[in-house]
Amino acid sequence: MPKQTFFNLSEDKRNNIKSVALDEFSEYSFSKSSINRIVENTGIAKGSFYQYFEDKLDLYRYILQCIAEEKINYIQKYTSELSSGDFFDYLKATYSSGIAFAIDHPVYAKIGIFLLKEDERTQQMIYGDLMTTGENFVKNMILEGQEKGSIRQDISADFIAFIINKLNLASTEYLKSKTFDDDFYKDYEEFSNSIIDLIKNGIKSVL
Amino acid sequence: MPKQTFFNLSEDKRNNIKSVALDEFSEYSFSKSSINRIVENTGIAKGSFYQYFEDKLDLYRYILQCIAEEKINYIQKYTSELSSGDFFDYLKATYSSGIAFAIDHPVYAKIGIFLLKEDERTQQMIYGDLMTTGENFVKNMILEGQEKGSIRQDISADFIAFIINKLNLASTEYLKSKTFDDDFYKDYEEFSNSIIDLIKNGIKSVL
DNA sequence: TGATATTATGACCTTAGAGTCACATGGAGG
DNA sequence: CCTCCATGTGACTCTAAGGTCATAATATCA
Repeated sequence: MPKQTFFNLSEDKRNNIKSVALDEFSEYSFSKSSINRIVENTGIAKGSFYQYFEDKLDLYRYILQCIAEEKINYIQKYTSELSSGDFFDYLKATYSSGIAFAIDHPVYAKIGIFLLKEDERTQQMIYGDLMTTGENFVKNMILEGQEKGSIRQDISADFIAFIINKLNLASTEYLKSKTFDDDFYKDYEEFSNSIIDLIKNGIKSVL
Repeated sequence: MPKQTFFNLSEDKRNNIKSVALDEFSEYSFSKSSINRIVENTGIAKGSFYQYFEDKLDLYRYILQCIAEEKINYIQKYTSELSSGDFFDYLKATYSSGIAFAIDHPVYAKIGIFLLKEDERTQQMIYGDLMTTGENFVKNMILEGQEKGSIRQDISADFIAFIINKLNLASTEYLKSKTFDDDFYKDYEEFSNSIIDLIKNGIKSVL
């Protein structure tokens, strides 16, 4: 957590630091990002930086936390409207809102991609235990779906959860390099339909 | 390319260097890998290293090339037996032989994962243009399949090729963390069947 | 205004990386 | 035995990183 000093700062200053940090972490992976650059771009002295944050990781975790809060709010707006309880409906809502979020916040998306591409050691360092809550959540939904019979049981839930998360990353990465008017997909709705369709018809029970 | 000096070396010395380099690059990404460590582990002097290679990238590219050659030979053994010309048969052969290769050569697999996780800048630096030959190859096969009607045409070939490559990476990464006797999959054949099945039933034409 | 607590500063430290270079070593041919 | 050239060497440079610290500036309040 940032030090109290950081929160005592004026909103302008805090926002400036956050904005510069976002730019830095969206351009460079955690290890390649540089406090020197951040300090230079904010215009604050290096010593000041260390009055605000314990170290580079402290700042990075704080930035991730800010993004996560925004994203959770964003996705909940979509998923809270659902009532069917169907796994695929829920997955699709999560997916398309996740993509919408990434499109709305390309800088956040880039940071997410960097994070998911980090090697194990670095990921472990960044979020000690509390990670994979997302993955576990998906896994539990899959297990439930398998019990109910809406998802085939001859593939391990573990593996499906893993694949779904990877596809999510892949989608974000793919979209990053595309503009929507130059390609097949007219909007992200259509795009997320495609991918959910791919998952669904690949893993649903054959009735 | 390594300098002539390197190829003048005794086979023992060359193999030693290659072996140490393989270990280094399978443990660290390109940027985190260290010539100092490599030099220390080989027992050669740092000056000698630069008699053999232009720089770190030169060594890295050489190692990748060695791996690629082995892998191509390996996969061709499987795919050359095929005669059906069916996209999915071919894909499955590529897939399962790719997985078999990764299991046979875990060190190579780790290097491959690191490589595919590099950011764009680094990837661009590593293999200037000649990259994505794999991806393009898959894409052309998909386009062909779409013309013939064996693959649905309402998803862009670009995207499918991208997804297939990502799934390939995901599989390798997933397998890395699993031992085969503690989990659902008894052998990699079954595993690659699952994933091809997932792709196939997701993208094949509904006849 | 003067005393005290908070914040700001940048020169400086340590560490580690890639890459260099003047010099040492050793074997092959005259 | 001596010369010559390929090979071997490690101390060295340069650069850039993260992080520290004594000191200066500023704000707070009596």
